[in-house]
Amino acid sequence: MIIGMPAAVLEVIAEPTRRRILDAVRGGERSVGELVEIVGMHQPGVSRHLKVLRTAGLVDVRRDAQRRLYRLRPEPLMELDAWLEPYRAEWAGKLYSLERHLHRTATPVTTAVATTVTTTTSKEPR
Amino acid sequence: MIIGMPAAVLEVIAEPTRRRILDAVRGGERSVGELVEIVGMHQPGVSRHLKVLRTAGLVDVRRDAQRRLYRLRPEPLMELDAWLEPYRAEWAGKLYSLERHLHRTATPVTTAVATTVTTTTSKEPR
DNA sequence: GACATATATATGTGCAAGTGGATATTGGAC
DNA sequence: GTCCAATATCCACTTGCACATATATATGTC
Repeated sequence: MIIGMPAAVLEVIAEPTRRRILDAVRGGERSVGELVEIVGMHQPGVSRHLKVLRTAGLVDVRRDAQRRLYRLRPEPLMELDAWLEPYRAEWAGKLYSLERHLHRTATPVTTAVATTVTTTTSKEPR
Repeated sequence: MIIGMPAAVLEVIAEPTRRRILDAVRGGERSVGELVEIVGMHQPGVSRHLKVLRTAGLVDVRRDAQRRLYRLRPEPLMELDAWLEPYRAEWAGKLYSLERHLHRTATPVTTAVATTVTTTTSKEPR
C-alpha cells in the first residue's frame, strides 16, 4: 500500500497558532481556557483552531465537567513521518549536515512566529 | 540554539503542486520543461513554484546549456524531520498503529496523483 | 429551578495572501 | 534567430485568519 501525501496534516500544521497549540498539548492534556491563555487569542478563535485540529485527527477531546481537555493524537504526524521516508533516503549516507544548514538559515527564533518567508538561502539564478 | 519550527518549509510543501515537483526532482534532476509536462501547468506557473522552492532551499538549480536542471536539496526536510522529533517521543513505545490509522483515514491513493484533495479524508469545517 | 462557568458554534466583517491563467518581455546559450 | 527559462503584469477567484458578538449547551452550584 502506497502512502500518498498527508495533504491535510500539512495544511493544518502550517498554521503557526495551531503549532503552538500542538506544542502545548504535547506531553499533557490542556483545557481550552489554558490554551486561550497560552496562545493569547479569543476563545472562539482558539475553538476554531481546535476544531481544525480535531478534524485532522491531531487532537482528542475528553470531557471533564464543564471543561474540555485536549490531548495530542500523534497518528497524523506519524503519517507525515512516513511521507518523509523516501526523502530521508535522499540524505541518508550522503554528506548533508543539518547543523550546517541550520546555521546558514539561522532564524531569530523567538520572534519568528509572525514571519512568513524570510529571504534566507537564495542565490537567485539570473 | 533552539530550533523553532520550520514555518517556511511547511508553508511551502503544503502546496500540492510543489509536492508534485519535489516528488519529481527527488531521485534525479529535471529540466523545467519536464516539470511543466509532469505537473501539467504553464511554464510561468511552474517557474513561480520553482522560485518558491528555491527560496525555501528545497531545490537547487544547475545550468545545462539553455536548460535549467533542478534537483532536490534535502536540508529543509531534515529540519522538518528534526521538528518532528519531540512528537516522535510521544508515540514511541506507546501503542499507536500507523497502519490502523491509515486504514481509518484511507485515501484512494493510486489515483491521487492528479487529484488534489480527495473527497475521502476531508470534512472541511465550513 | 435559578444561575454561573466553560466551551462550542454561528454570523458577519475586513483583510491579506496564495493560486492559476494569460500574455509579454528579457536574457543567455546555441 | 531560435530555444529555454525567468520575470513581470494584470486579473479573477478563493481561502484563511482575526475580531467581535451573540447564542447554545452541558455541567455544577446554590
